[in-house]
Amino acid sequence: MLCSMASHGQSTKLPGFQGADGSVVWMGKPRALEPLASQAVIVRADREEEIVGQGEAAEYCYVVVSGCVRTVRLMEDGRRQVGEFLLPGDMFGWEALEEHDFSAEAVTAATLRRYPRRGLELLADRDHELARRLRELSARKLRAGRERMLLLGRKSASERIASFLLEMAERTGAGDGSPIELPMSRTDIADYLGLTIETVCRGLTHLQRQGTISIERARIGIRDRRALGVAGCEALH
Amino acid sequence: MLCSMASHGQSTKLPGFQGADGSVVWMGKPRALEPLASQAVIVRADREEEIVGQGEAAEYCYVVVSGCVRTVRLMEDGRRQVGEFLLPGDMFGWEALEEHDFSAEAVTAATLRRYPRRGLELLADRDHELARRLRELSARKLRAGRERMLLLGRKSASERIASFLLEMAERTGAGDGSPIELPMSRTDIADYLGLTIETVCRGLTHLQRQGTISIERARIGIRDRRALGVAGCEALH
DNA sequence: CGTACTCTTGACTCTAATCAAAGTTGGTGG
DNA sequence: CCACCAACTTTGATTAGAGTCAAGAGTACG
Repeated sequence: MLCSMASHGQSTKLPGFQGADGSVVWMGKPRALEPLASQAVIVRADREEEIVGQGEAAEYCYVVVSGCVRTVRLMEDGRRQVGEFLLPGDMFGWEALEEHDFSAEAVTAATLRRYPRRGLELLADRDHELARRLRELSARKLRAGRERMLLLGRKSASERIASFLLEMAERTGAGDGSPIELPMSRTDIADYLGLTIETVCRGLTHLQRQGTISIERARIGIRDRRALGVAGCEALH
Repeated sequence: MLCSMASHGQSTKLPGFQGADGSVVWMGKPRALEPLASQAVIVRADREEEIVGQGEAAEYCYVVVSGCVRTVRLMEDGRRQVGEFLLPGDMFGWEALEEHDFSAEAVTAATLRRYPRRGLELLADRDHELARRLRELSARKLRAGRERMLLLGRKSASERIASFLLEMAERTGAGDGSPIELPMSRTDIADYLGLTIETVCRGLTHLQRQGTISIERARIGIRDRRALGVAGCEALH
């Protein structure tokens, strides 16, 4: 099971990333829960361990501190759809109703900060700033969701794969220089993109043969950012 | 363009449906905006008219009063993904960030109540109850989004079509007796399900030949609710 | 009554899934 | 340290499901 240990509020170091300029980027998200720090509990999960189960009463919400977490919806016959990959700084579970309608599983060994949802609700009633942040967060998730519907509904296999690499490059802050270190397996990628593992492999290989990326197991280097953008139908901006 | 007329707050009749027992069902949604009634403007849109454009500054949010509205995301090459169909009582646009990341178009001639988003934000700061309702609304949309990702990523064409019919039956309150009156074209359904119009037609025809549904243009009768549930991979509950 | 739609059906194609097998990699224990 | 095993990844051959192209059938409307 999940190994959790009370944090007495003193480990207030928030998760962050090295930005392109070397500064720490907080991503704006976990900040929102700072006022709840005293109610936080640190939770650790081993690789492949379930953190919350589909259909479970939604008592808690989480912030990923380290590692990678996936949200998963399962069908009776075993078909699986990965909803999102959560990286340090990402929150989940606060947007549940009575119960979680997905399960969350550790992709790699992960550390999370767990907050009581009830406390969050109560605090949001008093703290407009927090309430606003939650609304903004919802808006971002909804936007991401619409983007993903376009991907799942209308993009070809190779477009999905290119889009995925661009998304991960963006989120992990990998530039043309440093490669992306993918924490998840090909199976996870396939279930995220609505494809099979073989199609994901072939797509990656194809991009490699084109010279667009380099592959070294879980380490993907972007050699031609522009070509990848075109392959992923990136909107020009 | 959009034809709008100021409502002076006296037309406070809210949109509703006839429930199965004949009572009016408010769906809980437009209620949330009651305190903003004085800032509301009634907007009418003809069939196929754009209500908000993709990329447009998000000044307003809307409640559908009558008719049907679709949200659409478009790719440069014309591929289209319908995000959702909005029926009377449904809200949209409040969950935008700076700008709307989708366009909203009238499927049929429609009437909407338009509210300034700014006013909504300000009111939500003061009114916890409203803020809570907005959070709940977000949670519902996110949940629906995850369900749709499963549909788009993992369900077969016929499963998608069956799921769609069940969804519309549920939302319009059509039982085994009364048929569903679909307001949208086959093209819209295809773009909602990530399929082509031909595949949607064939899928419907197939269900008809099985005796599961009856088709009469836009009027679909459900003859075997159970079979439709199985075809749509309905989770047992 | 004819025109312009939308919807339906048919024939064929092609993308991605399936089935199968051969690399890789990493871990364990001799 | 090396051999073996299990899991994951990659590649290949074949199949099936949905897309594309094309044409016909209904309907609505002027």
